[in-house]
Amino acid sequence: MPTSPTSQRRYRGSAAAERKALRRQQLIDAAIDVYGRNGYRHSGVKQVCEAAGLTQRYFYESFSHSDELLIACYEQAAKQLRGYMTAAAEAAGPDRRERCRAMLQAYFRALEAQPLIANLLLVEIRGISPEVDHAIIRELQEVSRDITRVIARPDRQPDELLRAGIMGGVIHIALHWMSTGYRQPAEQVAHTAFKLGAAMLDE
Amino acid sequence: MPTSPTSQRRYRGSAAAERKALRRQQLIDAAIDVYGRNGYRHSGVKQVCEAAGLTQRYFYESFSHSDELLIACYEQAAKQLRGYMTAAAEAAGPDRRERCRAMLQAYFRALEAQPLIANLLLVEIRGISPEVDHAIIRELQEVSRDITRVIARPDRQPDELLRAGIMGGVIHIALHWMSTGYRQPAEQVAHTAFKLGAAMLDE
DNA sequence: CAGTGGTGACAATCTAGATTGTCACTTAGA
DNA sequence: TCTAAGTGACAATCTAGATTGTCACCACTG
Repeated sequence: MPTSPTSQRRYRGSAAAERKALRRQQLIDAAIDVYGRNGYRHSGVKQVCEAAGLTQRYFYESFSHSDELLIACYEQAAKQLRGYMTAAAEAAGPDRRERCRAMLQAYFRALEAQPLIANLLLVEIRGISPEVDHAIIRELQEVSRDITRVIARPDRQPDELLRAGIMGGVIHIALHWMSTGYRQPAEQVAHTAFKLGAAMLDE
Repeated sequence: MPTSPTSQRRYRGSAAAERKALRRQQLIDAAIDVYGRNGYRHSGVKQVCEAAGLTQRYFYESFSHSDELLIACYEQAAKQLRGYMTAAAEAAGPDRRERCRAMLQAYFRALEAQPLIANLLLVEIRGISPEVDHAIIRELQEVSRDITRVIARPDRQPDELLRAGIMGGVIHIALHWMSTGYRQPAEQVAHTAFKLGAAMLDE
């Protein structure tokens, strides 16, 4: 009864660990789509697996329950979004106000370009479980850190509560914009959001 | 087989309609406590009924499913909170900035005084169902209307997106404050929130 | 005080979905 | 080719709750 835990045997060209990692990624990609489209709480393990072209057993191979997959989706999508934002800020030159504007534009443009991901990141993710909530908090702390690094005055530590408030405000602007069908152009929305951000820049 | 739908017979001093209304209110009051304490999604019909001192059949007498009860709880609690805020604003005299400050102080003081209700209004309510989401939107529109009536410049209609952003910002400040154990005094938190509100006052 | 509406305790049913399990078929490697 | 790991389809089981139903007792009205 060897049951070697890490079989070295290759299958369809790749090793066990690679195949497993690939399936995990397939599940995440499929789930981002399914969750963004139907909503997390109306999507079952089965549905995600079908969309990924895998059977349910492979779900339990990589995740112990749905929340874990949701968190993985959230972190992947959020990380990508953060990447867009910091890249835009870097490209905007040294002026803090310009960097702030650029970050906000990148944010709203990305949400508009990927409405399913926007829905997942800002709507579906809410109120699932303490673990998921904690992932959100972690992520917002990352954003907060990015902002401090990229925008805030180096000499002054911005008020934590105020920063939380501004981020919440920007998020609600996005939510309102999304729920009314992305009427205004992203640039205009970013401009409105910038008025809130100004409360920090002026600090 | 008369089965008179509105039996006129009195029981323990009150008529059928009164008794039913009383039970409904008992359920709402108990549910605000239970949902605020354990979280909505970890509380069943059974638990609420036990807390209310009623059996489950009376749940189905007044509500067709849990969401309905949750919405009733939310609306009752939110209406009360709005009442505190507008009353404080009225009492603060004619100056718009002072009225805004007063509203925010009333808001944070109420949340601090009733943490279970705060949890229900700001945390537990999120991401339950489209119906509940709609109730939240209705409620925030009411708040928005109150703000416009009580604070905004009568000559100028404030930007809807900006208003949404400010409310979201205030809510997130409250969330952050709550999740870190109500450290700062309510007045100080209100002062921080006021910096966001200023973005509207200056419009 | 007889009879019916109102009540409480509790059991029975229904349902959706997660989680496990079975089995036939494929592929890699000796 | 042979055999065991890897895979896919699908059935079986488990579980937590909501939802309905039953029945014995209480309170009012005539």
